[in-house]
Amino acid sequence: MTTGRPPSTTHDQIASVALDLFARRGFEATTVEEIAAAVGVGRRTIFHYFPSKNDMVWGNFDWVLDRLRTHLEESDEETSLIDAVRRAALLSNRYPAEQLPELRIRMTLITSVPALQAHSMLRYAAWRQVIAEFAAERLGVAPNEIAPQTIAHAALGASTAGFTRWVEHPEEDLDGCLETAYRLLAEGFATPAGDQG
Amino acid sequence: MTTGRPPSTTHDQIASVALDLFARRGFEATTVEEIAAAVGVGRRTIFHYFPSKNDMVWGNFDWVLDRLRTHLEESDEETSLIDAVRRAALLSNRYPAEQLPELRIRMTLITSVPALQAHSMLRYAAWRQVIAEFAAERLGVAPNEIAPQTIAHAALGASTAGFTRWVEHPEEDLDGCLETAYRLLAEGFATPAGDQG
DNA sequence: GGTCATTTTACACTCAGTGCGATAACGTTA
DNA sequence: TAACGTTATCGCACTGAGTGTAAAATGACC
Repeated sequence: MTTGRPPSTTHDQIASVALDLFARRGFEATTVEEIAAAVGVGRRTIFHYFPSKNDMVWGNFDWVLDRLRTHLEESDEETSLIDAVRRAALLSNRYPAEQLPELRIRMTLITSVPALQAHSMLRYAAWRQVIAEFAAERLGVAPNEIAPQTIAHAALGASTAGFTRWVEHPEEDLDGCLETAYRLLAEGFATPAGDQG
Repeated sequence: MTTGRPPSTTHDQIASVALDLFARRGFEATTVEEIAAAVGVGRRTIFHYFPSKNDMVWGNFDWVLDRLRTHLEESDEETSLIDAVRRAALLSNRYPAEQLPELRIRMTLITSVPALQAHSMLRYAAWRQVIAEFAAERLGVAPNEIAPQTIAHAALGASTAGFTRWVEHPEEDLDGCLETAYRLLAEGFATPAGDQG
């Protein structure tokens, strides 16, 4: 692939510039035209790299899905379904410390901007699909059956609740927030009134 | 309310006309201008009744929320949290038979059109809030704590999985689909029939 | 008829997203 | 050097959702 006009920007560069503008001026207040200008490229080019403005806030989400899948596959056959899911969810959300600030900015936007909250539904459908496929294999049914689907939805709920907690409480760590949420799930909400991590 | 110009249409009429057009021509292919023309009203008037095209697909969702809240409040103090939530979710989704076809059309749109899938996130936030407030009172913590939030997210996941199942399997009944999903939740995904019913 | 309250509506606008076609920038080949 | 193929960029024109505003319509009441 050495022929043709060389690209004048990259996926990552646009995402980085956009995230910066979103964080400083707000998501809605930032137009695609402004992002294009900041990158030094035409507006039309932006849409060549991203299908929508919403998609710019997700980093490399496919990479997260890959990690999730990998961790699920390496799970012990004797581990219970919920424990396997919990473990994979936690491990796939381990980040080097230097990436956490950017992750926090992204998740803050996603959990607070209505347009992004809504759009997250579409992104998380892929996440649920990974869980559903794993659960389906464990249970010996099709991924679109109600059991795998419910497990996938509930697991996503736990992850979402954990992430939201982390976004709103910068002093706590992400792993702990997710751990707490998944524990509640595993216990069927049979939580003693005193304990609420 | 006897003074001023009388309204030339109603919330319900617009919703009904819109739903019909969506079902026949598709959601994306139907423009707001077409809906306005079908109702016999200006385009601008439509946006006086609905904040967005997406919102037209939901019927009286506030009414569902009220029913959910009512059923939660009337729950026995001795009933476990998850059982109270399950019972309220099931009861608030009982519809007279003649309303089911329209409900199915709505839910089919919501679960299949990407823009509506995304938008549902915003509507369901209110649903989760009702659950979270109930769970919070039961647990003696604030509604935005992780336990009520996780429970709310997971319950929504069960409802969503149940509804999706019902949409894709017209021969099954809604109550049964929801029941199955909530049972999985209550048992912490433990497949064998467990202790807690 | 005149006033008041409320709804409807036209107009003009912003912005996201799309389709299309022209053009720019590169490597290769003659 | 010049022509050519390839790919990216970009401008232009368009659709369609949603908004702000101010005017006009409509009915009730005096």
